[in-house]
Amino acid sequence: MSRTVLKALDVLECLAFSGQSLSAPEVAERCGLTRPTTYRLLSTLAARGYVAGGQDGRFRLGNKMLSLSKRLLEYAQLPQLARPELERLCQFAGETVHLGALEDIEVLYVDKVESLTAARMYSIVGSRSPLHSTSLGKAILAFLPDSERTMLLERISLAQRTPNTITDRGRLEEDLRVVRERGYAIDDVENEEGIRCVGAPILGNAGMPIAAVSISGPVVRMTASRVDDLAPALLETGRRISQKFGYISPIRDEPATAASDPAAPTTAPLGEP
Amino acid sequence: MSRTVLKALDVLECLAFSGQSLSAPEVAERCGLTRPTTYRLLSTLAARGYVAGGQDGRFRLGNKMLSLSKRLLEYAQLPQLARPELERLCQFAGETVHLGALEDIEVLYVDKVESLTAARMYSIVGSRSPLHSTSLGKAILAFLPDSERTMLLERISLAQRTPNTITDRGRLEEDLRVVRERGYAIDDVENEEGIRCVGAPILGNAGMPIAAVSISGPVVRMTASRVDDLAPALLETGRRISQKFGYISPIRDEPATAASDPAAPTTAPLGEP
DNA sequence: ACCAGCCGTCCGGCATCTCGGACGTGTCGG
DNA sequence: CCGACACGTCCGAGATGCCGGACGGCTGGT
Repeated sequence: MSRTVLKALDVLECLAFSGQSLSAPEVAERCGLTRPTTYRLLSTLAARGYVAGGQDGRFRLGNKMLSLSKRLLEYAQLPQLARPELERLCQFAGETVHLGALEDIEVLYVDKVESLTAARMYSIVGSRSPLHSTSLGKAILAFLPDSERTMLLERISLAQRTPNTITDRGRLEEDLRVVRERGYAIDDVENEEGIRCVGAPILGNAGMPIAAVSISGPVVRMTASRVDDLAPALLETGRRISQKFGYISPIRDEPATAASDPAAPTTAPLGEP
Repeated sequence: MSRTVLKALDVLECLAFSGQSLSAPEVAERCGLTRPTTYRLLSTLAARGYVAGGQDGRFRLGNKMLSLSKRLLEYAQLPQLARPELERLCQFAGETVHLGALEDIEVLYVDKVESLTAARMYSIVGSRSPLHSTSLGKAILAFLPDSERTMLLERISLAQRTPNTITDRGRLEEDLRVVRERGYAIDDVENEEGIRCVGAPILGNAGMPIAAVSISGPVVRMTASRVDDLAPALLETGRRISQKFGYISPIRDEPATAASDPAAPTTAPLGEP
């Protein structure tokens, strides 16, 4: 469509695939562009940080590319990084543990670990649930930036799933305020009859919630008091997974410093902090 | 400079920072663009995979962004991922181990591990050496795609560093052919008097060499036969580090499948395969 | 020292893209 | 059922960026 933009993307890809720094004439030759056009596009891309121009007149890909795809990276790594923590939490709690990520206006179930002792629930990995009626959804919603949360709340319907579902916008916002202070969200039989959940957010490098963990169980076992008892371990699990995404954070837009090893084995026991 | 490209970048950043899928009008509103322009830019970016457009008319960042910054990612993660393997190799070989990456037309020393028993060499991390006279450089050169290697060979000078340095383009290309078959490169006192080295490549997701490992030592200990004895462990180290970059490989341009856990502890002893 | 070749930049003619506006369509609400 | 709104698309006027060409400045070779 827009031929100018296509050329700019050509330049970007040319630099990315070469992997090396290229001089402007080299870029021009590889992309089949004239020199003036190449200089204009390179300086435009450089002004935004998409390419980094050395003073020696050579250009390489800029770190802006990385910071833009941070979110994609987190999403791609989420299941692998979260798995062991989910299993530990499940073993500790003896209840089903879910991992959910925000997708559009719903929460997408990304992973699930079921306790051996708990009755098996049907598989819901890959399915979606509303944001306003689940602990996963509320945990994510609560920690979104105000603007994002507002835009999302505008678009969701607050449908009644059970008698306990919060269907009033004001009451939901009040609940989210409590979640922010408390650190975790409670689904008090608001999404499914007979099921009570606790959820805690997983925060990415920029403090943005990229997902959430939850513990779910039948009301007969998941009493209100047990929910609060499980909360500290749940929060600890959320923090642990969040930390695993910390190693991307030092990559800002230019300086690259050392980072903690994300693969370092942490075998400390779960429990009260 | 190029106002059209700047707008396209605005759209890209808007989608990246929102993290969520946005409808075209939302993008238009956030970026302050008119609807027709927004549609054109979005479809242009979508045609190249920079944004992924759902059939529901919503757009999110495409995986092309990730595949473009793969190289940057690898480079950022290289030191952390390679460290433990370098240390094991150093302990096994009892000689100095280097990690080097291609930067422009030279090899950049990224990390170094020195044996306790070996005499300390001056610190060279951060410095550069020629490609044609080092085992690191030749290991990288040998496994580059033909076109890249040719372009690089055009630009380097084949300066004589020692009497053994290969200063003839034809002989160098023949040596690189041997390196490709054998799997590792030998610096037979070609870069520094009295120092002999073996180097093996570290291959990234696409089979492109992103760095190399080497074992260096004084000729009195690093005889030609010892070089060959150390080669299997060196190659194994290169393979191990290469594998750590494998988890990015499943991320092609759309399908995202499960990957092997990069953090899995591998404690098998080094040695002959 | 000279010359040659390349690099980076600047200028006119032309093609292309953008803007503003308007149209047909689908959905939601009354 | 109809009206209203928003979405996605299409069109002319105008502006903007692109191509081809040409100019200083530099490096490297002779």
